[in-house]
Amino acid sequence: MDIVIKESCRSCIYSASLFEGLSHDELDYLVKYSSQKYYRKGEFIIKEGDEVNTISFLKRGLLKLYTKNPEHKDQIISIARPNDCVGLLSVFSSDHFNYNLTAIEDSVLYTIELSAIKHILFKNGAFGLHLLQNISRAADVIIRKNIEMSKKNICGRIAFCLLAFSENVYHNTSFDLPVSRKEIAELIGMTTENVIRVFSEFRHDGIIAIQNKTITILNIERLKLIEKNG
Amino acid sequence: MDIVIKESCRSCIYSASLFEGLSHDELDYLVKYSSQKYYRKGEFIIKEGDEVNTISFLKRGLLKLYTKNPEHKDQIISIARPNDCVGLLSVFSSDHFNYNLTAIEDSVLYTIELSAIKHILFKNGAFGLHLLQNISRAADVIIRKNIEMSKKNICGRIAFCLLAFSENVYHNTSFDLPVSRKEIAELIGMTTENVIRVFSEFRHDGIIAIQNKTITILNIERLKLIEKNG
DNA sequence: CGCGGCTTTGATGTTCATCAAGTAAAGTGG
DNA sequence: CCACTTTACTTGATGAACATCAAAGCCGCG
Repeated sequence: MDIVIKESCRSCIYSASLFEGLSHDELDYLVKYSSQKYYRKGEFIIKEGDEVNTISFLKRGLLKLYTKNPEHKDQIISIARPNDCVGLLSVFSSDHFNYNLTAIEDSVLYTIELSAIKHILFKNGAFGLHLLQNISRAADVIIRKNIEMSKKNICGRIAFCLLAFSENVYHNTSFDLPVSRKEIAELIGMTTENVIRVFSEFRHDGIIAIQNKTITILNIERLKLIEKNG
Repeated sequence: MDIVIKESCRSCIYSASLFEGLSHDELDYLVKYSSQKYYRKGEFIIKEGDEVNTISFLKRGLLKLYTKNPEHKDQIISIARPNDCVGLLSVFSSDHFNYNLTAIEDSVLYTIELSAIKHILFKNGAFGLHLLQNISRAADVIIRKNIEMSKKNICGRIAFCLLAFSENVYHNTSFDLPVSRKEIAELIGMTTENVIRVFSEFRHDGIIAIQNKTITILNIERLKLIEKNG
């Protein structure tokens, strides 16, 4: 069984864009220090303050990256999709994670010892550049998303969310929301009540259909218009 | 004169924390590909879309990093202080800058050819790690500031700004605002009118004194309270 | 001088948070 | 399996925070 998992890790690391350009020896070295972990929906993966000694990337599933504030209110920073490197930001900036990471769907993570990554990094400058590019891009995406969001009103933000799930995550106009209304509120920085109100409004206007957690986008053009103007 | 500038670059690069741990040979190599530039208040340094082929850091002055949106409204992402590396995010994530950079005070920048940085990076893995840490931290600071800001109301945001200028930039309770009211609005994501209203409110409450661009913080405890609770 | 941009204040309106209250769903212990 | 508790979802009413619009004074600049 262990061998099967290692084989799976191997093919995963071999195919990961992050490790493009590494030699077979280097890749095999990384495989030696990597493992595969399964998480159930709702399970904690990383808690704020945890020590940073691995680098992970998501093979299957969906994760939320978020901070907790004094009054029990979470703030979701980003949602990680398959093939995303997770916690890439904290990895090099601090000894301890600044964020929480929780599975919002059953997920599979590949985890590589940070020491092994650093070992390769010291020997291979091109790999350093590659890591730099990945981290810069990941940060860019988060910062850009924040800027985009802060310009939109609540309708625009929800349209943005729905389109992101539909187009970037599920590749389908109909999908099961992996998050609660409350979590959507935490993601877009509004209250749960208003998220629900806008959902209802979109439903009344025939833009989406809602059946519990299942959302179907009926009028994608209008939704895109709302995202753009809102 | 050229030699004087090069000498100045030299001491600057030698003392920059970003280049800690490099050998004298490596440092001298960087100096060879570096130059010093002066910018007057209001001058453009980088425009969105410019090609990325240098890495710069601020020796003296103050810069604003911002995006432009369709309707002429700018959004300030961060303000760079002396010793900050500027545009560190775009440098590795893209061939072209995603942001604009303008001097908001007379400024001096040291600029190093990106090719020279990469040359060192390929040979020295420890330098790669160092760069990774710097970029991660820079991104962390911006993301964290965004999160902090989004939780605050307008009074809290302005208190935050005033305290940041006082404590982190000018190290004095009295200072000349380097930015217009409009730019503060762009920085905190509110309207110019409301920024002015809060300034007036703070003045009426004896928290600050205003004389054109000169701000004096009279009651720092209350300002800190407003920043915390607002 | 006059124009445009920055600053200031007031009046008005919109957007969104908060509070309240009720229904539905999901987990918990006997 | 059922009563019980908790959590998620939904809608309405109210109020606070903030944007928008309008008008006027100020300042620098061609």
